[in-house]
Amino acid sequence: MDDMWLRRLSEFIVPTPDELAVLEEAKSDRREFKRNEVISSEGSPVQEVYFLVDGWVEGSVGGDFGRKQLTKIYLPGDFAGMPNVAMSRTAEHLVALNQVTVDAIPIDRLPLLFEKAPRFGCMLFVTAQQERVMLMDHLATVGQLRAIQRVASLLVEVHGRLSALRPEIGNVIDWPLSQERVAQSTGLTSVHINRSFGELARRGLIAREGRRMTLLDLEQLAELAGLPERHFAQQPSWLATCCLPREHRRGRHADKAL
Amino acid sequence: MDDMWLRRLSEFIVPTPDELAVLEEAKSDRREFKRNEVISSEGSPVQEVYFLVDGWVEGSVGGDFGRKQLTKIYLPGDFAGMPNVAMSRTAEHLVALNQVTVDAIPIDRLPLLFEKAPRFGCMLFVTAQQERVMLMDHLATVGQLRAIQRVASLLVEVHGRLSALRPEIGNVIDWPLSQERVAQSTGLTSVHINRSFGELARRGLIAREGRRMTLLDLEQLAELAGLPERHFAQQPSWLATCCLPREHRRGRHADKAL
DNA sequence: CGGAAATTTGAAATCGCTCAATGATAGTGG
DNA sequence: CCACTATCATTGAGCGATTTCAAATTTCCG
Repeated sequence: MDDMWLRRLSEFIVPTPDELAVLEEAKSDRREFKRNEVISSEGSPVQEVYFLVDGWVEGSVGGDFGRKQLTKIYLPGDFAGMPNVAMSRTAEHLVALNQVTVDAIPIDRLPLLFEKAPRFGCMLFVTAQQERVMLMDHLATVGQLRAIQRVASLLVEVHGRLSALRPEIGNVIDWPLSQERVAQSTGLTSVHINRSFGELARRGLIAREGRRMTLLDLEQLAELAGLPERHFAQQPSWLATCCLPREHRRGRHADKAL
Repeated sequence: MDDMWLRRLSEFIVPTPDELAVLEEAKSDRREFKRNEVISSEGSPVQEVYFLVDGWVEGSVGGDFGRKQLTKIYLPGDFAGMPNVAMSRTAEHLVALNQVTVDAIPIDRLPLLFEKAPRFGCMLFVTAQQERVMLMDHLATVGQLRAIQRVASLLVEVHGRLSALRPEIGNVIDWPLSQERVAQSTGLTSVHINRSFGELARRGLIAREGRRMTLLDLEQLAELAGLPERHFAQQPSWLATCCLPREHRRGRHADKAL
């Protein structure tokens, strides 16, 4: 299963071979990172974005001055560093959480992507809005919930995205986040995260053996978190025919897929 | 000053008359709302997005189940409800904070916009990424800062965006948010917001007379908030030539403006 | 095997919450 | 224009969830 990322990429539209070729064309090179290596540093000039092929990446802000806030856990198929396209200096700090493979995309090749595969560009727009919704939910979690609910919320969210990529994992996650990082994501202290994990285990909702995390009662965890359960638009009709390149219009439609 | 919104719309590219015409074409109708009126309701089917012409609008999630989190304060020139394009059911709840004028844009006309004004569509993509950065900063504020810092942060952020629209306001804001709403934005209680406002006033950083809020020491407020001070890309060169419609390519370039 | 990083646990401090009551303000209809 | 009423702002007292500080233990990695 090496094309895990394709599932995520196909969430809103199934890319045509042409569109995938354009994406390939936009990429400059493939890079590997080890756990804790910095992929892109907050404050540096904005030069590229990254397509995550394999591994987990954390996005964060505020590491420079004061405390660090984890804003996103990127999984295979996600584009990391995209928020930086609106900035003159990098806002989102990217660090590998385990062994990571990314394809770098120079930022000045993005127009190419929009020009040669407009429907794909359109899809990137919708994906950006989806990321906003996820960020809004993350904000609601940190702003409105108790500690234990925030932790449950994070577990359920990551597990949901992960099992969309690899349904066969079941309830087990190879969890690469230190408790310190979970704290930075939830707006709590690592000490309190430790106690919260303990409480969840005591309640029989999770089990931990080293790096291995098992969600014993997914339903109860979700209920505890009190998440809204989002339904993202699947292959929306208005997007399927959006931004088709003119040369494609004359021939067969590019959105025949699915 | 009725075209306040144009300043915001011109942040990344100055739209050409053609592009503005396409935007007008996408709009269906203009609507007025009074304070506290609901513009778009969480959970309803996604049908339109809104271009905010005048007034303030709050975006929120979680009003349905449990506690409400304010995710964004929209000001003139902002597109509200955009995150919903990724959803099958509305995620972002929109409420007028004062007398509001919006132009509704049916969601199925968005492709039109991307097709007929690709550069403008490109700009919408960048704007979405900018919103992500602002959301990330909001999250960092709620997750990492003390109560008084969160309040200061909100004041500074809104003032900054407001004075980009109307520099002549100086340090005075006609503040339409109840303390309850400030609480929902900062992840605190209205009681504690009240005490925080009191503390800020006692320190001589703000003054309040009814709805009128004066930021007496903007610099100290910003320092208290400890904000990163974001520099958004101004008229980035890669965007200026992005996604020009093919018919424009043959003639004069559409990005001559600025 | 050694050293650094991460986890775990306890005790005390505190920031912000809850509950509750009073005062001010603004919108509404007579 | 004023009385009426609901919403909003303000203040106090006590409580509690989470933090802070500190130390012991375990795990991970070279």
